[in-house]
Amino acid sequence: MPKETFFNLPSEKRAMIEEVAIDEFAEYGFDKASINRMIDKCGIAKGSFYQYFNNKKDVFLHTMSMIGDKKLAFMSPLLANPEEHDFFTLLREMYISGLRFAHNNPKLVQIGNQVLKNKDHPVYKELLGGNSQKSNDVFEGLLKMGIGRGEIRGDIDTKFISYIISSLNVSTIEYYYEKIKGNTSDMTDWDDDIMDTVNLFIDLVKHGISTIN
Amino acid sequence: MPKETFFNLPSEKRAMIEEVAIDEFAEYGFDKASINRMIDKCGIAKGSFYQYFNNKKDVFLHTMSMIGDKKLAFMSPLLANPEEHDFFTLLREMYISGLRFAHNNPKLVQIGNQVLKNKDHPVYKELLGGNSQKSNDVFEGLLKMGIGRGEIRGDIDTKFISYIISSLNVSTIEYYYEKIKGNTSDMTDWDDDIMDTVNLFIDLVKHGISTIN
Amino acid sequence: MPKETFFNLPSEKRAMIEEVAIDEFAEYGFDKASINRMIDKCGIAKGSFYQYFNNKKDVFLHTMSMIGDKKLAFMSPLLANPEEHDFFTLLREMYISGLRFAHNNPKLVQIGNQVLKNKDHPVYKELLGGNSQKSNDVFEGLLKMGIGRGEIRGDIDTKFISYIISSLNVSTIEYYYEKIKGNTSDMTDWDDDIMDTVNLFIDLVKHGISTIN
Amino acid sequence: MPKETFFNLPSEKRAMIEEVAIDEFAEYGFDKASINRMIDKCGIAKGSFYQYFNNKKDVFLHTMSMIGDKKLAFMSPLLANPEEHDFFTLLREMYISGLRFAHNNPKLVQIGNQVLKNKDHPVYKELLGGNSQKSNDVFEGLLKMGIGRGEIRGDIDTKFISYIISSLNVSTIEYYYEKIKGNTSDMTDWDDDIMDTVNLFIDLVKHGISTIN
DNA sequence: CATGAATGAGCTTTCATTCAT
DNA sequence: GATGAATGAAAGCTCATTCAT
Repeated sequence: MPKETFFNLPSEKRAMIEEVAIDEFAEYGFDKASINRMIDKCGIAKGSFYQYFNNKKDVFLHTMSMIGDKKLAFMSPLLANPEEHDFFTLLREMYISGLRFAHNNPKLVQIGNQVLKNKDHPVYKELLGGNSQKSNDVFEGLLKMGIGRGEIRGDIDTKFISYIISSLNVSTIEYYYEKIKGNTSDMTDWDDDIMDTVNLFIDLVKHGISTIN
Repeated sequence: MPKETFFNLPSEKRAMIEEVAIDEFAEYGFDKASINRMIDKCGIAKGSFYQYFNNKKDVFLHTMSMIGDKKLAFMSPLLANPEEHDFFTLLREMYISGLRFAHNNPKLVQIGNQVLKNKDHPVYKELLGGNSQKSNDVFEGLLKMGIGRGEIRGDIDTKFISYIISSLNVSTIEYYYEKIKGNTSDMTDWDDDIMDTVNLFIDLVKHGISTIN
Repeated sequence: MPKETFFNLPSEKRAMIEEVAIDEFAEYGFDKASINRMIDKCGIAKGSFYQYFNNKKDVFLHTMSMIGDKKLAFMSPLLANPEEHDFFTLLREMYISGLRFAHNNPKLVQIGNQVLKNKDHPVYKELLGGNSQKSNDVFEGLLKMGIGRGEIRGDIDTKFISYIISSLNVSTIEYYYEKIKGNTSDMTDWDDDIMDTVNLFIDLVKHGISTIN
Repeated sequence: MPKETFFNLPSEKRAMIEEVAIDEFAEYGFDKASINRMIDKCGIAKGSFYQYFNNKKDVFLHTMSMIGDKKLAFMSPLLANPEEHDFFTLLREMYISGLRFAHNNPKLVQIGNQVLKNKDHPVYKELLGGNSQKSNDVFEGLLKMGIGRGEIRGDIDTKFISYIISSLNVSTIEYYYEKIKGNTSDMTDWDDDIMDTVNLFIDLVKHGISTIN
């Protein structure tokens, strides 16, 4: 956790530092991110940096937590009343929201993805313990709720299914990312494409795990 | 490519070096892998190392190529006569083989996966150009063959589907990895588990893309 | 250019580092100069060195620029009012000043000479572009001024003559160097010797290119 | 000196190795010349190389001695009967021969020049002691002979004058080298140019040191 | 006389972190 | 709360030379 000094900073300065950290981690990942580069971009002294944060890991964890907050804020309307929709509707909305969030916050997603991919990294491990398994957990919670309501078969391995659903989410985002790179053209088409794909997957999953066949 | 010197080495020594390289890359990935550590583990002089390999990339590429060879040898019986089986049978067999290979060669798979996940890395890019996109390509080839034979719907985005199938393959392997870690217990159960899961997925995919609904 | 850090250093320390750099480059030239040796002589940490300079080239260029400054300060009275003297007087004064400078700053001249001699070296090329061709250029400028004033024949190849004059300058300095090495004796003799020789050469050149025969 | 084994080699092989050494030293100079590169170019084993030569210096010294021999063979007709011509005629012929030799053996001259320029280098120092001061010595001998015959003033510093004459020779060659680079055009013009320049210098020198004014 | 693997000191450069002011 | 100089371990890589076969 950042030190008190960091939170005592004028909020503009704090925001600037956070933004620089986001840029750095998005471009280089944790290992290759350079604190020297960050303080240069920030225009602050190295000593100051270490009066805000304990070490590199500290900045990173703070950055990750910000990302989590932002994503949660983005997704929370969806998850506010999960009982209002059936599992598959929710799932569909979450995929779409995820894609939209990625579209609007590419850097944040980039950082997040690196975490999901490097689960063996000491720093990343630390995160997975407390923080970022969230995604899986949310899906698993929804799955169980669906089972409870009788929408979903009770004999499935919820851990595995939620893992897969989560992975597919990431894969789908990545696939569209690469497709889009350099493609600044029509966003309406893009949206349509997404919808089709998402619908396809919802159908797939529905067929596999719903009680209604 | 390693230098001649390397291939002239007594095969025991060569194997030892290769094994050390595999361990190192599996544990640290390309960037964090340390040549100093490797030569310490090997008990050879730094100069010797650089008489075997041109540079770090060289060792890494050699290691990757060994992995490719091993995997190919493992999978080739499957792909020898692809026309003998329908797409979904083949897919099933490939998933199973992949899981078995991963089970028998955990470190190799770990290295391989890092490649698949870090497509932006210069060294990994080099690989993807000539070599490692194979996985996607193989799936796409099979998909097209299936379409040709009328087993699979002709209106699917083969690139995307093969990307997803490939990702699912990796995710599945990873999932079981984490589950198994430290769990040296009954392998029969594990095998059964795999079969069930794979069958489930084949069904999912079949429902989504086969012509028979 | 050295980093700010370097110029913030207490001037004693800065001077000490500059002196060590001069010694090193004078003794070994750019390629063989060792940063390890420099920091050992300085008694500073390797990291510190790289907080003062960006790289080896940086120290070298800074050293060269110091030499340029010193030489300019030494020579500038001469070149302040070139129109007050005729070409041959100027030339005579410059030879003498050059010899005096060399006599007072042997190491600096040594470094400078290596540059003039290694025009093919990448680092030296960089210098020649902006900085060190000066010597030739100055002579060529003076030659052209002399031609304009009718002191010098208009049909000479100014480029070649200035090249030769420049080379002779260097050769003369070198010759006296070797003669003097270890010879700490009478400097009056030495001065007389110089005068005679310089006068001889001025006569030679005068005969070759002046309009008055 | 190369070992006996080198001279026992079939002369073709020996010549090939010598040629490779010339190429290497011409391109890189002594310090940057790489024995690894040489044996690669030669296609011989590293061990063999060290059975022909004691070390890097050994190859270099042998190469230099070959150059000396070649140059001597080229110049010797000139110096065979020095008493037949007056000093200035001889000097003129030597300048011209020097330029021709340089024109025909650019690599050899390149190596030779590096030596003349780096008199401080340990290896080069070794040479200057026994071998390569030749050039100066020859000129000094001729000067003294000229003085003896009454062609040249007796009050000149023969050491210095011969040093200067020698330097001018090198400078002239260099100047034309750079001028010619990439200029594959008419060689007749080039020859004429040389003659003019050489004649100019002979005149200069004659005016300066001859007894006839 | 040929071979080529082994060696290790040396190189330049990067980096997170500390600490006195 | 701000500053920035100091630190040194670690990185990848090169090279002339030796020596057992």
